[in-house]
Amino acid sequence: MARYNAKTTEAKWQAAWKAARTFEAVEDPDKPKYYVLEMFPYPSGRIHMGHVRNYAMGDVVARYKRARGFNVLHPMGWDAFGLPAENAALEKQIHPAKWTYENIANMRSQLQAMGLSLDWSREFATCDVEYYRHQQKLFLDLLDSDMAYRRESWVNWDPAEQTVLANEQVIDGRGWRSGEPVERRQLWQWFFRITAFEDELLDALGDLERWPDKVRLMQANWIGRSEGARLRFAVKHQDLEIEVFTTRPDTIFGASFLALSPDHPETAALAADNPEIAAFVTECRRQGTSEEAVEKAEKLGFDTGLRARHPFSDDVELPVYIANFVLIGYGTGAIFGCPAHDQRDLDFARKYGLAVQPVVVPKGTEASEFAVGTEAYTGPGLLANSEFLDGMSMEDAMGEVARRAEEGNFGTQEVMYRLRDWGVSRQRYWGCPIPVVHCDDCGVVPVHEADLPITLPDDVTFDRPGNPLDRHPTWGATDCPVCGKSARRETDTFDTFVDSSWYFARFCSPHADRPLDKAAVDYWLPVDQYIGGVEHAILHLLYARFYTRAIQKCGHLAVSEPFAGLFTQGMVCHETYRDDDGNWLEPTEVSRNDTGQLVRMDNSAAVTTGRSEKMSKSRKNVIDPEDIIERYGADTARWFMLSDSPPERDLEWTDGGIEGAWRFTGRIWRIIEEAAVELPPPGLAMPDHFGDRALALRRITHQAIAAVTDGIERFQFNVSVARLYEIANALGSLEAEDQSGKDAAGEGWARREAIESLVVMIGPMMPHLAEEAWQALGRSGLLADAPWPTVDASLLVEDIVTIAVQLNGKIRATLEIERDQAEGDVRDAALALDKVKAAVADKTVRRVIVVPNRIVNVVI
RNA sequence: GCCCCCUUGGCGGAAUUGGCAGACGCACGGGACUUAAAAUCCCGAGACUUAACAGUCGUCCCGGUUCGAGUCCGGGAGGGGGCACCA
Repeated sequence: MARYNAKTTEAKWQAAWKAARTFEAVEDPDKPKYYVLEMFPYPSGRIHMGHVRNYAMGDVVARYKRARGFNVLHPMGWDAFGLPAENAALEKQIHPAKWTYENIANMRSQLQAMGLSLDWSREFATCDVEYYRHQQKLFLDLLDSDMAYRRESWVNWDPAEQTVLANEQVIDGRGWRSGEPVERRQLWQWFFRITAFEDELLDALGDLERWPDKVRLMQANWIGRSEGARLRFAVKHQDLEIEVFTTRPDTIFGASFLALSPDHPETAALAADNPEIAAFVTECRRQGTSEEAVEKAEKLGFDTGLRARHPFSDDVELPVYIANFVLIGYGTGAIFGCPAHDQRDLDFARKYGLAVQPVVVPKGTEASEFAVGTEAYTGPGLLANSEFLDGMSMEDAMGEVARRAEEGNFGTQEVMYRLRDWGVSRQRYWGCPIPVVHCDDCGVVPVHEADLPITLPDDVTFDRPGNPLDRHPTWGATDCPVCGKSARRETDTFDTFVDSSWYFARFCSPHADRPLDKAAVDYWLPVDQYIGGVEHAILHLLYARFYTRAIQKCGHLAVSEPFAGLFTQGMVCHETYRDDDGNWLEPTEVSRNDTGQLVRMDNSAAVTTGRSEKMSKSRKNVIDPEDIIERYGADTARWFMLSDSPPERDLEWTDGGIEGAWRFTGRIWRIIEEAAVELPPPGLAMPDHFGDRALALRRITHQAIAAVTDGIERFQFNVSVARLYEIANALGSLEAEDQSGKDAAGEGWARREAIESLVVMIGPMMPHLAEEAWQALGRSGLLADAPWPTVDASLLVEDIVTIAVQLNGKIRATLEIERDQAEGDVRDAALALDKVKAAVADKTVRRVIVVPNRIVNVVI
């Protein structure tokens, strides 16, 4: 009996699939299509366990759907532009293109070693000119239909590196690499008009039934629709009005101040003649641009000296502050503060000694007895201290304030969104060039379509700060497409989220000479099942939803929602290790010494174990999939990824877990080898009769088929795995029993049925082992082309059911009875049980609840 | 700060969605095979009480709804994630 050799077997079947072009998809109008897609990877150089988990799941779906008769599209490519390539260029003096394509080559072979059912003929990288030339064409179309535009916007600017920093690259107000204080700067940037679709993007979430509720909620919150009012406040002794947006117009009589954003135009005007204000604004701009930084920062304000008139009572005047917590990007960039009913406003009011007047009091509380201390009251209640609003509900008061404001022409009811337009400009080299030209006479002009692609220059250096495209000696020089005079190319490149906003569509026709081939796209889209990390729940998925609508308007495709089904998988985690000097250590760098203590392998220094966290290079708690595949094979790695942990939750990597998976592959192989010699040949007609043992096995088999199928359909692969263990256990114990006379009772046939079902069902999870087993069982053709087993529903139900019998809700006995008995009979049988009779004794039975085939509850 | 998620044996988790809590796996203990080990196979196991039969408790905590709650409702604790230039 040959031991199963994962390495040679896996290579053998990978070659067989490739030779047969098994996974190359062709449009076929006669078959139902199914498009499975996992979020394509960034080519960092090596695959990590997160990829293995993601692609193992996708492959289960893809292979399962194939077996169910679908025409499956399952492509793979590379999200290949982005910062890491430039960082590598900076640190390792290697060109981003070279680095990226070398990484792709390496990762491709790693993915191929996983034995995924991918159509490699459709592979592309977003940094391929053949991809981004079409992206440039799409951009020209967006520009044409006014869905792209330019405006000034704020960025984090690192003066030392001469570059824009991401929020995560700003640490305590300083650049992550330079350590220099970061400035906030305004820059002219390109934007996509995602806000034109905000209502549609929000409303359509309701139709995305196969998306997790969690993700839909996150997107809804992100879009952040809120109803409120826009109110204008006149400033006393000035020819000036300040417009605010509020979601709580009902609290207008509780207003005690107005606050302007430091970036508000009026603030700038004030700062121009007041150095103190200018200094305050500069101070505010030290804090980061992220919402988190703004919200967490200590509330700071500067009294401008301006006083605004309360719109409903002339004798009330409101001081106008500039406050660091007012965002310019939301609403009007100015607010009225009602400290009693908003925590931020309250913190601010306490700090600057402003009035705190409650105007909403809980029902049943006297207004005179209701006071606000250190916590704002944001709960429900009735209006008080509010003149004509007194006694109204909050809802009525909001309507009344808006009505009166409209009447008095100083405000309107309004719906506001948190969503902002999508800034797509990046001042970087390694991205898709934005195909426009800056002409002194004609302004910003799109490049002629015939002049596409605008390719990146190869001869760039990263030895100096700033964008290499800006300082390239010749690349930027061109002629204006309109007037022909010399002009300059746009040096901004696209955000990589643009690349990933249509790649799924390009996969339908990856070699088309237009961005999308309509026939192919109409056949394959939408993606039926999209799988990836929850970290993309908002941005990538929202941008892709928007972009699909935007290019739909330009006539490139027919669908408006790109992903009909979405699954977000959990992360892969591992314990973390640090030595006493605080250095992170890789799992391979630590071991247990004689006393069982964790120590560094090189110098025996003590190591402390930290909590399990997402595998990451920075914490060094990574297990390299290549090592695992080398040692155990891809099937074992895939099996472990699918076992135990529910796919949406985090998976804890353990040595024990992978060992267990490895043992199981060996066990399957032993079952197959032992069975192969004694089973009847494949394809025999089903016998007319089965003995008890054969019938019992068939029941197990068909119950397992039903459960495994259900598990895959519901994305509970861990449950499917458990059921596969059960059928393997059943076959194992059958092995041990006496087998004489089995053929007469149809046992051989039932055993073949069980084993073949097991093999077909592990196929999506451990495809190489399954192919090898299929062959060993005497089957011809590829298992990858074999149909999924069908369930005989009559074998799912047992004739005798065990019913739990409760007394006052506590289980006291069980009852074996034929299934589907009349309720009265079940009730009588339960009451006739000794235990029940003893408990009831002379008491009266008040009630008996019978749940068919499940439970009887006797209430006494 | 705001928003979201999670919490079941020593561990990962299951529970047909309100009906026998702990399937399946890991780790552990005992046994078989072996000269021995590895591998493999078999058996055991939530906690507490008991010699045993058996009983009590038990799904983060407190309360509620219900004949019946891991599951529904209210309140609380702990852990984690996201917050617009990482991808």
